Amino acid sequence: MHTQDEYLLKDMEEEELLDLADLFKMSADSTRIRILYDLFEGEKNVGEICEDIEMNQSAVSHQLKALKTAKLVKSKRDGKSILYSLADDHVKTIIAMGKEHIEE
Amino acid sequence: MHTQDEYLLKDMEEEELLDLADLFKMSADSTRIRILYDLFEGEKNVGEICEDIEMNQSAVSHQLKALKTAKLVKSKRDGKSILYSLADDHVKTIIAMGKEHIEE
DNA sequence: TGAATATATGATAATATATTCATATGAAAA
DNA sequence: TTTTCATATGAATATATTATCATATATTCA
Repeated sequence: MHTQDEYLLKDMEEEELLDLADLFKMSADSTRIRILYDLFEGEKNVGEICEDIEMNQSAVSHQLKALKTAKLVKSKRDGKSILYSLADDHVKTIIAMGKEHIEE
Repeated sequence: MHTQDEYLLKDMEEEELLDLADLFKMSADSTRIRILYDLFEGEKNVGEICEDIEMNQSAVSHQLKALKTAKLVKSKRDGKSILYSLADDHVKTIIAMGKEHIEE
């Protein structure tokens, strides 16, 4: 393999590792994991999430933004509210894996 | 290991969520994820890990301790060295899931 | 249009976390 | 033993992250 290819491969792996760390960071905070877990039940607006996890609106909005930037949740407007939901099934799978691990 | 407000929570499910957050915290740091990824190749001593991930010995030892406390890696003595390895297959699966997610 | 409601955001302070440096420990070789 | 090598650890500093407060924005409804 050429030096350049090795460099590119290594570089790509590095970038992937950083992205991975960023992804796991999203599940690494108890507020965010509560939000994700809450959304397992389905689409919810910000107010509902706040009630469910007993956190104030600003904190929740800040974390929802982080989750959305990380593409773990998506949102759509519904009248006055914004509805949030899980972006895909990997989120559930990752959390399920984690649960399996700690349950041993 | 949990923070003060986390300690006040009583519910079993809540407790599980906290443990989950702690687990994911371990994969949420690029140094730690490099170490884990490095150990995908098999058992390695601290010096080898340091070389592989290009980090100094003290930083690596500190993170190895965190990973061991979280039961993501295990260690055993081998002469002068300490050999570290992944504690179980869930670690690989979790990271594989994460990779799948970001590769989409 | 203006008021009411739902959500987002910027700044700040509190807290948590990671890295570095110096040094300690512990096993093995001399 | 004493020395050397490999790893661990405590303290301090640097950095990142989070929750809160005040306020901004956007949508609906009177």
